[in-house]
Amino acid sequence: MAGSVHRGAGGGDLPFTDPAGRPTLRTVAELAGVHVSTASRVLNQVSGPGVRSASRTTSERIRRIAQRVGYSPNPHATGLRTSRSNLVGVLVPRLVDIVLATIYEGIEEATATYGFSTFVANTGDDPVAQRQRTEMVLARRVDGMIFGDAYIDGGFLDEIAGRGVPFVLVSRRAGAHPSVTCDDVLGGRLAAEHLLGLGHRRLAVIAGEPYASTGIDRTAGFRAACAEAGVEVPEARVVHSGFDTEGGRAAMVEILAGGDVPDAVFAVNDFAAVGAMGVLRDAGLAVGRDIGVVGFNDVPLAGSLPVGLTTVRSPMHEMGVRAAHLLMRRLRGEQVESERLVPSLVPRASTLGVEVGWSGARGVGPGSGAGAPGSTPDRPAPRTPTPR
Amino acid sequence: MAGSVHRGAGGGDLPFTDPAGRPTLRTVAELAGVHVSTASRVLNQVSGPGVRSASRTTSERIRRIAQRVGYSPNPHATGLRTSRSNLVGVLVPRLVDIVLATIYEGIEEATATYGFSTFVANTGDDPVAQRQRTEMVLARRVDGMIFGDAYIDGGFLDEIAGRGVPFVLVSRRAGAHPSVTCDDVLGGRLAAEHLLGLGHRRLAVIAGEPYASTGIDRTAGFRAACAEAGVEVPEARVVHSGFDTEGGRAAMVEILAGGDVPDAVFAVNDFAAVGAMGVLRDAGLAVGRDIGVVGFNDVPLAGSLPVGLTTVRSPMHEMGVRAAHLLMRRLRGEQVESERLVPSLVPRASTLGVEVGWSGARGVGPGSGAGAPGSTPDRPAPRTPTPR
DNA sequence: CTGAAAGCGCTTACAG
DNA sequence: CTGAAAGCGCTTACAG
Repeated sequence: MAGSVHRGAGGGDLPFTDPAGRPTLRTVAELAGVHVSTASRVLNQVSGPGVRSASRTTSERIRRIAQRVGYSPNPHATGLRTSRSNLVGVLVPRLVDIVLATIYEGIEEATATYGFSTFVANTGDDPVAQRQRTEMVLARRVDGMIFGDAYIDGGFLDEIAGRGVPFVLVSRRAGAHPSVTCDDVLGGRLAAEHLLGLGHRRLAVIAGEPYASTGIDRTAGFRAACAEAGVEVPEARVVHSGFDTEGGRAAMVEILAGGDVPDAVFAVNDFAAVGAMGVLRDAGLAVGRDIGVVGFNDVPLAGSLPVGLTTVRSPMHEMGVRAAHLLMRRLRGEQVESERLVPSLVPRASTLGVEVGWSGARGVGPGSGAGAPGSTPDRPAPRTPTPR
Repeated sequence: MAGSVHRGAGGGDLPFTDPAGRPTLRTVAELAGVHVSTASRVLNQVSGPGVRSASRTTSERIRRIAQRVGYSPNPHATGLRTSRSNLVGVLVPRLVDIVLATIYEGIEEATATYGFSTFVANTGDDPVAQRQRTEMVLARRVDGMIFGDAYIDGGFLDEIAGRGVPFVLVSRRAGAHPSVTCDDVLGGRLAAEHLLGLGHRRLAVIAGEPYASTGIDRTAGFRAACAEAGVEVPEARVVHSGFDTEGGRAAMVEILAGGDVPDAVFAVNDFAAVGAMGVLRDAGLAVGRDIGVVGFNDVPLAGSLPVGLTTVRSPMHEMGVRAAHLLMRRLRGEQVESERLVPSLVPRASTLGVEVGWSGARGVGPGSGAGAPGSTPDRPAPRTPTPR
């Protein structure tokens, strides 16, 4: 079967194919009447004007034949010979998290333009899985790695760096390792300034996992901006959480259990915000009227929710693309610098209709009304606008 | 650097490492004082009781040393020699669709138990990308493929099958190619029976892409159950759509534009349902009170929405796992059969509070109340319960 | 029970 | 401009 199914586009059985019937370099060379080394040189030639690895006619013949038989080099042979695989390993907490999936799409897209393929693995933010999956990926002889699941302390990453594996981080930073992140401190500030501007003073934070720089920095930025405005966010109203809806639910329950209902909540992740909204609904609080909620990332769904979610948009796809480019530069041996991309606030109904010291913030910032197709129309004007 | 960073766990530089300083089979053999062929035989030996490829003491010594130096076989060398890569290629429409991401997690998890790694690629359901990504994956010499983006006509897949590439389908079926799907016809029926049982008669369907068996079968099952109950679903109220929130929005707008407001809508995908809910909200219709909405898949978010979404749960993760097992069996040369997994209805607030001929459906089916942590509490009893 | 050889499909100095 | 050789790290009959 193998010998009969894989044929060149030219039809007919080919000489010197591999066991699966695919054409090899030898197939091309033989058909062109040249030595395989000549075929190799021609096919790998950087198409510069000055350099030539064979006469024009020979080169053209080889290329034509390669094309006709559908030659594609065996990556195992190439990899064995060159000890380069054109493979990168990507570790993420979970691909079902749309934030990471979007980042990964950017990585995949950008690495493909360099002729690289990617292995992705989920680690669930579990240190044991991180080690195990990293070893598995390394055993595949990837040329480099991108970690989307860094712990802020970075002990494991130091170790990997010590073994000489080139890598970059994405989404989360750790130590001095090169990373591409959102400016999370700024993002937290944007959320705080928005809520403060609307007159909120009793604020709570659903802060994410304590080991992730995203949650840490967003929370820090939020609290810093509050402090500058003379507003304190007490420890009891800053609770850690998973980044998913369930995490948001649990955190919101804990905050409400404090007995002390905030007038607005900042969740460092949209899905956590959705979970929080569910709890608030069950508690009889109308989000966007009785209480404000701000999320982070601006996932596509945020604007389509029954109550549109005000959120801080982070350039997820772009982060993935940039991380891929950064890794490619590292693989070329260049010295690289970390990059921090700028977030922006997207105001929607979950904060714009709340009846606390409203200050005309409506329409402020990008995306407020004319935003994405999924954006939420503004609510009717709140009843008691009280300009600052 | 290379020579100094990669060392065995035993410390010290190793002899006969690869260019990156990793131990090779030769490293192990040399250290054990045997020929590399002996080391290879021992390390690859299926640990059966009868068969031995070396004396006990020799075997143990080789294994101990391999372990100590952290030997892992070079997959390029193994692949070149055996023409097997232990790699599978996975094509999906989009990994940012949590449905596909969940399926992929199942695939990845299950293939890993066989020592396989996976390449995933997004095709965006674009036929050109499908071809291009398939060729790219095949050029990596995968042993088999899993397609999550099959078109119902399956022309492209027939071609791939004709080239002798072993593959299975997941999520969507096509032609006679082996597939693991949800019983989508049954799922559509469950949705219809639920709505009919609640007294709904003016039904609409957001049917998904016309080339995807998921949407086709769910719609067919829905309409068949309606027909059997003597309820007609006119063509004008069955509209195709993308599977995302934006697709659901567009479809709902189109349905409403018909001038003829349904009393319930079945969307073949939860995210499309969320998009539809957004449009209904904007149109001043209260979902779960003025109009019923049913989705499909039961993504984690469904139960956390401000109005909990009634939906048909499909075993997404399980589908991925089964598809992986099915492919592995194909790779062993076994004859395989398609599998169809059973869906179940999860009633929530988006249908349980609607004021049309209510029939005591509350509490029917699994997951109605005691469901996931994210499930939505039932609404207060509707005002005019009218048993069938 | 173990070794020696051949060869998988490439690339890369090195000759000529 | 082109060929010939060596070798990447394995596995697998084949001897002995």
